[in-house]
Amino acid sequence: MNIGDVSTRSGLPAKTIRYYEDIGLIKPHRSNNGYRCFVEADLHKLAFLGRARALGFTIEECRLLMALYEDESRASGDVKQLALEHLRKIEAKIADLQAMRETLTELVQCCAGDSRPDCPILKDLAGQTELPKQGVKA
Amino acid sequence: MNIGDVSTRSGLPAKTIRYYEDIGLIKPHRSNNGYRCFVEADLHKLAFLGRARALGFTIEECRLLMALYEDESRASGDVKQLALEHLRKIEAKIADLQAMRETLTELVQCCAGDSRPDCPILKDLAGQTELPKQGVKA
DNA sequence: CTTGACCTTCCCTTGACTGGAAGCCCCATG
DNA sequence: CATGGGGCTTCCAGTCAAGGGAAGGTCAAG
Repeated sequence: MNIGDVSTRSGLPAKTIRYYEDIGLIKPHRSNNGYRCFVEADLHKLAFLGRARALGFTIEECRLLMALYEDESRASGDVKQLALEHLRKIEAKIADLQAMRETLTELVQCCAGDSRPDCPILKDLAGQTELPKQGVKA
Repeated sequence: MNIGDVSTRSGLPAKTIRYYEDIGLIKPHRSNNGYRCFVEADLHKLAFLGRARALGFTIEECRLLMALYEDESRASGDVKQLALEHLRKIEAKIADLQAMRETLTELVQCCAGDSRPDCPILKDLAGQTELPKQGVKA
């Protein structure tokens, strides 16, 4: 299989597949003409990576997950711990974003949004807040 | 005011303040010794930027917001539109993360997390899913 | 005079790719 | 046999919003 086929079948861009080789996540063979030559196992790994990335795992976490996957004597507890840590990070991000959403929603509701210059959103950003609740979140 | 004071008072790292000057968001004067010399207006702008960034606006959005802030004849509708677009993006991100959270939570719940190698999380990532609901999200 | 804190510029690194240029390789058509 | 097009290769640069650190100038205190 050439990279184009693998790209189609895995859903990953060819660029991304080359990048994954660069950073040592996969090691496809080469044909005589220098083309990368993928076997089913490579495709399988790429699919694994694609799914892990879609779940938000970082590349380094993916590397660990792959190592665990290939280690027949792994402890499922190690995998679970990795997944739990990742879950915590995701939940923290969600909380951050929800806080932003709340503040923004309030501000948007307070703004007339017409052709007049008076704007509570800008006032808030400038620190001349008219809303009692709003605080800066570093 | 030197950069250290401004950093303390604005809560932004000195590096960030220099960066903001680099990209033209602020234009502090210089003292004879070459040190940046900030006035209250600069501090004010930096606080504005800090708050806008804390709400997740990109640097370019901040640039627009600052321009609107400084434009006495702005229409609050323009500000509101910017904020609304940003709000949409935040909501989209939250939705993505929530989908990840759901999938991960399920997977974590299915995993015994002990010393045995059998692991539904890895199975799912490998595409040998045991959960009927799980699908790959590009 | 020296020490230490503060400031300057400059360049490199981050994460996870993406874009583009320059140049092979291979197959099919004229 | 030339040529055209698509696919493949490598390498370099850019993204976003800074952060790290080196090399060196400045200033106030002791």
